[in-house]
Amino acid sequence: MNRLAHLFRKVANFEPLPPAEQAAFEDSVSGVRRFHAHQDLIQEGSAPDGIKIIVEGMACRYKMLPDGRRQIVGYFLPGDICDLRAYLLNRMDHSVATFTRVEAAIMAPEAMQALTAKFPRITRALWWCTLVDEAIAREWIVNIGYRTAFERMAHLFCEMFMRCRAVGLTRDNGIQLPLTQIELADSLALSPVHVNRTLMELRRARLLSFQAGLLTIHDLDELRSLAGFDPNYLHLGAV
Amino acid sequence: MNRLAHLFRKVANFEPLPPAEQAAFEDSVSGVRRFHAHQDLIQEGSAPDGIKIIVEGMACRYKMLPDGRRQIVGYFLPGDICDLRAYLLNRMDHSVATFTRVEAAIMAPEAMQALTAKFPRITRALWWCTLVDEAIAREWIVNIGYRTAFERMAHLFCEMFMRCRAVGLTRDNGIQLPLTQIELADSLALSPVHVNRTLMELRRARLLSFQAGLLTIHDLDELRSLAGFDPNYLHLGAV
DNA sequence: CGATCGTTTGAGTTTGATCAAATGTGGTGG
DNA sequence: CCACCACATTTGATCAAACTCAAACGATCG
Repeated sequence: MNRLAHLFRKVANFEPLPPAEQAAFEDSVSGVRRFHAHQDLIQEGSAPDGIKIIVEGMACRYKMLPDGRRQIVGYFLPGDICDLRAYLLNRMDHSVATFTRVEAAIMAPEAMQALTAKFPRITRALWWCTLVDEAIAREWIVNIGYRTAFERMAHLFCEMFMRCRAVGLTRDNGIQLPLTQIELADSLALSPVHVNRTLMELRRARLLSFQAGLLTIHDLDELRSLAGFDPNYLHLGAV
Repeated sequence: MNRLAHLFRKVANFEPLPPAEQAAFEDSVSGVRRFHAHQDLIQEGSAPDGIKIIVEGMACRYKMLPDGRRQIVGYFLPGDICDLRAYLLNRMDHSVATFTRVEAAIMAPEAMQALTAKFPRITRALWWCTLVDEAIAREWIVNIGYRTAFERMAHLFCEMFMRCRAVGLTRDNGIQLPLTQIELADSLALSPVHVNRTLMELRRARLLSFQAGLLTIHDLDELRSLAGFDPNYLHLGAV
C-alpha cells in the first residue's frame, strides 16, 4: 500500500510530488520495521543507521540530562522522517524513542542518495522538511522560554492538532495523543505535578479534554487565542 | 580576499572543500553589503530575499512576542549563513537583526541553485550547516527548559566560545560578544535584573569577565563543568 | 490480589520576575 | 569642556509561578 501517504500529504504543502516520483520514493523503501512502545530507536552518541519514516504511531526526540531527567525536544508523527541526518552527521546529538508501537518504513542511506540524486524535487521537499523541523524547534524555544505553563500546554496541543490535521489524522476535533502527564512534563519543561494542575485548569475552562491518549479540543479558536498560537511556523499553507 | 574563509573553515569540520569548489563558491557571490548595528535584516512574515553569508559582525534570529518582548532564538557569527531557507520557505517564521555593524556576502538564489547543482559536496556541506543549526536550536530548548539561570548563562558562553574558536575568532581565551545584558536576557529567557545578578555571580566565582562586548573566560574547564556543557551538538570534530 | 504505574491533592519552598530607583557611561551639542 | 540625555548596569524589596516533597487514590496487569 501507500506507506508514505502521510509524508506525501505533508510535503504537498510545499510542492506536490508527481505520481512517478511518489512511486520511485516508495520503491526506495527496503521494508517496514515494527517497534514496541517506549523503545529507543536511536541513542544519543551512536552513529545513525538507516533512515526511518514513520508510517504509524508516535515517537519523540529527547535528550537525557545529568540528573536522570529528560527533555523531549520534538515529536514524530506519521509522515515524519526520523533521521535524515543519518547521512551527514556521524554522531547523534539526541535520542529517539517511541511513545506507542511504531511502524516505520526503512530506507538505506544509499537508496536515499540515489533517489535525491535523480529527483531534485524530492531533494527540495526533504530539505523543506528539515527546515520545518527547525522552525518547530525554534518555536519550542519561545514556548518554553516565554509562555506560562497554561499557554505553553495550550500551544503544544494546538501544534499537535494542526500537525495531525495536516496529514489527515484528526477525528472530529480530536487526535490521538498517547502521552502520560509525565511525558507532557518532559516536553514542556514543567514538573508532573504542575502539568496535572494546568491540565485541570484547561479542562475546567472547557477548552479540551485529555484522557486515555485522546486529546479532544472543544474550542480551538479560544485555545489558539489563549496560547498565542500562530500556525505560520508550521508552513502548512492552508490554515 | 577570501570573504568566505570562516564558512569554509566551519564546514571543514564536516568535509573540507577543495580549492576549486571554494573558488566557485566565491565566484557565486554577487557582492558584499554592509548593515548598521541593531538593524533588521529580515522581518518575520516577509518573503526572504537573497542569501546572506556573514563576513564580519554578529547578528541574531528572534521572534517578537505579543507583549512587545522578544525572544532571541539563535546567533549568527562570521561564516554563518543567514537565510538559506530563502529557497524553500515563502514566508519567514522569524526575524533577523544585527547586534553590530555587519558585513555580509550576498548570493542570488539562482546562483546558489546553480552552485549546488554543480557541486554535490557543497550541497552536502550546506545541508550539514542547517542540521547543525537545528541541533543548536534543540540544545537551546534544553538550556532554557532545564538549566538554572547560572548554568544557562554559563552554557551559552561556552557555546559561543566554542563556535568562535571553530572559525578562528578567539583571542587568547576571549571572544567578541557585543551583547547588552538586555540582549542576553532576551536570549536566555531571563529578566534583565536576573541576568545582571547571574553575571555578577559568574564574575565573583572568577570564571569569566564580560564587559564592553568582550567575554574573557578565565577557567573554561570549570565553566564547562558547571554548565553541563557537552560540545557534541556543535559537531565540530576536534574538542 | 498485590504490584506497578499514573494521576490527583496538599503544604511548604525556591527561583526568578516585577517594580522602583540609584548609579554609571558614552555621545552630542552648546 | 561641560551639561545633558539616553541608555546600560546595579541594587533593594516584594511577589508569584512553578517546584519539591509527601501521600493518597485509581487503574491495569500478570
